[in-house]
Amino acid sequence: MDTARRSPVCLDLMVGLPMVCEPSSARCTGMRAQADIASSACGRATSMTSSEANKIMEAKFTEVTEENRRLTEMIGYLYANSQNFARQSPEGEGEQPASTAASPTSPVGKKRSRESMDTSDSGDVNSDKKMGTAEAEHIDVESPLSNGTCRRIKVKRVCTRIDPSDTSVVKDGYQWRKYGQKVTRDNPSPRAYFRCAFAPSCPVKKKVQRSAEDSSVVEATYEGEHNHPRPTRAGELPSCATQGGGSVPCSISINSSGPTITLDLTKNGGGVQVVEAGEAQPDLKKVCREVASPEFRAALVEQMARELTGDRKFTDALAAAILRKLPDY
DNA sequence: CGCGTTTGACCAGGC
DNA sequence: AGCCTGGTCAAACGC
Repeated sequence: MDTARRSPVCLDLMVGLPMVCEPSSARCTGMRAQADIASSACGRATSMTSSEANKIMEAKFTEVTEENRRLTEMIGYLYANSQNFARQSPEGEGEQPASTAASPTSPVGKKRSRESMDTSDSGDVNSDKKMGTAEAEHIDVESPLSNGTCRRIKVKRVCTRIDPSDTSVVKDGYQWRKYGQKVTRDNPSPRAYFRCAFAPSCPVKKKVQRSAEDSSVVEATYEGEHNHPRPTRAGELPSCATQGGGSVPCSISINSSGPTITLDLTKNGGGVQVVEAGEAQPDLKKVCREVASPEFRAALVEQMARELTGDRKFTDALAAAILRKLPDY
């Protein structure tokens, strides 16, 4: 499996984090199994014959092998999920829980409900801003259907400050085709209407209009969800995976439990991946910079070593592993 | 010639 | 019923 191959596994040290170990967690059971091996090896070595010990060790080994197999699958699955999320999550913008309030500037559902308004497909409205700073709000708008039910349409409103001389539309990584322009009553600037041009069946629409108060601010409203992956662009890199000229194997993804910082040290010859989950949403760019610094990595390695050497279970498991490698006297 | 943009006309909902 | 407005269509146009 590709995801498993690309996932340099991995020793989850949970550095400095009170992560909860579920009893069913393969990650934890794997470590516990190793500890069991250690205790078995150390505790029984003096009271049983070497053949009995070998049988027990073989049974344990089989058990741990199975655990490791499940662990590998789980990590591959988690890795794939994190990659998907990182690809879909725009940079500098966290997923916000969508409210159910209707957008004051997006009267979706007011007009006729056409076939093209069917936006209940999978996907999302994630579209990043490639210039300036953007404020985004996610809104779920209920669009009434002819049969009396309501369809929930994701509406994302983004405000971006641009160079006034820049007449280009908001760049967000998707391909758009303009299909209309209208001067609205409350804004002298014309409103442009765009459809997603990447996939003919993609229902996403986008409205772009300069702010009435500040012409340097462009307000883009996205309606619907893309039913296709984001088009890749040359030079575009997911998250900060290669920040620092590609020498720093760092990636950051965000999930429901908060940001996850993955530092892959395998490229420097190590074999350790640290997964850290925080509760608060940090400044990702700042975190990337910090993670990329040699000081951070040195401190991280030092802390990992401290954690490892201070973990009795780990040292026991290590001792058991060494015992297994020793010739049977 | 093909594709994307422009722009006036048209449609539908709200008042 | 008629007007206003936002949204969409499609022919014309430009590159």
